[in-house]
Amino acid sequence: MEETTSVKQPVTDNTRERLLDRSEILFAHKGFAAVSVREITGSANCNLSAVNYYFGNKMNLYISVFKERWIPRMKQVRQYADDYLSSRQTIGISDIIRAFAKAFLDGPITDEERIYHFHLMQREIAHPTEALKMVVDEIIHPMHKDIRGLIKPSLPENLSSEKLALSIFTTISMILYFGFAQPVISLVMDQKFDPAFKSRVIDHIVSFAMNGINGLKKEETV
Amino acid sequence: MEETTSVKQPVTDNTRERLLDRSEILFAHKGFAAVSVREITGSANCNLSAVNYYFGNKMNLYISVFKERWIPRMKQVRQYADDYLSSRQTIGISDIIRAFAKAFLDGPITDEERIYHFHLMQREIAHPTEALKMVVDEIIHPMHKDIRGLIKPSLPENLSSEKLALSIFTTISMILYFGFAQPVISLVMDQKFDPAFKSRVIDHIVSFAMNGINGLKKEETV
DNA sequence: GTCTATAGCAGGATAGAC
DNA sequence: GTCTATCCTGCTATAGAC
Repeated sequence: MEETTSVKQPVTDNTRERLLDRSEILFAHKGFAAVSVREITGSANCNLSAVNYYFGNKMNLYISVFKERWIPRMKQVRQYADDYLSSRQTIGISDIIRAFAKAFLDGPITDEERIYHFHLMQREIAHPTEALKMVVDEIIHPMHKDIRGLIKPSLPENLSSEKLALSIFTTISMILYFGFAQPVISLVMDQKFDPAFKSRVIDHIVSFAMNGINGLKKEETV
Repeated sequence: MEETTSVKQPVTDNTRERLLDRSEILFAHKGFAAVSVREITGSANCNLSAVNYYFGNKMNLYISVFKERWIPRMKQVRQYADDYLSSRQTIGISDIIRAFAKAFLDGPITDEERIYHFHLMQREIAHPTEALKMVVDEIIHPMHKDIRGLIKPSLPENLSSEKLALSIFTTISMILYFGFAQPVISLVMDQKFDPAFKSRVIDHIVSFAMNGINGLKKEETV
């Protein structure tokens, strides 16, 4: 009842936190059905019945992973991009692209986090649960609208909003793909995803997308 | 023993074929672990033990889906792109991009097939089984090399092969994303994936990727 | 080649002691 | 809040009749 103000450790019981941490990785890696509660509690070093105690059932743990891990992480990524942009004097299209490419691929989250973060999302797209709608409504849709608002001033007034939206999706697709398909890319290119390569990838994405969007500008004014 | 040459129906027993057809859809939709043999045989309208009879066990059915459905379909898609290109007099970069964009998004396979085809692949990337190596070795790697060979003559000699490889991945990422993330795109853009929209998407991909690759050319010659 | 029956096991969830 | 013990369901795989 009485909250101590001890600084040492988080006050909240951390079995619950460990369950969220470990199950996120397992769900991302194998999918909801392929992970057993026994595996989760084993990995989180707690008792089998802890999942039911803290979350009621397995599905609710899964939903909670999105609410308490996935969405906050996306907000962190988003914040990184916003900070990057507000540190600039003037904001051009390439700054915006770089802000989001860096935020997603080289931002506040670790490489490991990034991979399971994307995998969770891909699984939801393939087989949506109620988590997908939550995530689209709370994160993806707003982010998309904000990016549109950022880019629009740099483009001709008469540019169709469909072309703009498609360009944003296209740019995001590149970013996500490099975050997601790393294993295949490494296999085909025979190239490890070390920091130097990652930085070249980000440069590549920025210039590729820039050229794409600028081309849009030309098309429209012709 | 004796094969009749009747034209009416495929000669081969078709319980096995139905199992492959139905299980591919189920595996793609829900993932290997989330689909039970009961569900598969129910969907294929055959007896529970048919999976074991024809494939030995559930995992071998899964592998067979890749061998006998996924890979042949990719070969079909690839053939479509090759046919498209060989029907042209001269082949520019935009023809090559269009050939593959059309092959993947508007080619010989149905929209439904395309979606579960991509989902199966995404699941393999997230949690590889022996199917992934088979698919990369037999299809993805060769296709990537062939595309590189097709595009190279249209680019400056001194272009680094890394930049070329990244551009190909980037272009493919756009194509795959529009094949895969249709549900999310539809949700965010409030736009159904009807044939007219799909054709605008293909045009968009071609011009976006063209501008990206041509920009590469300029960078290099500066 | 198709069926039923069942072995054998692993899963989620809960009750109740501590 | 953590533990053990247990219920019960549903799974894969196989044996053996037809």
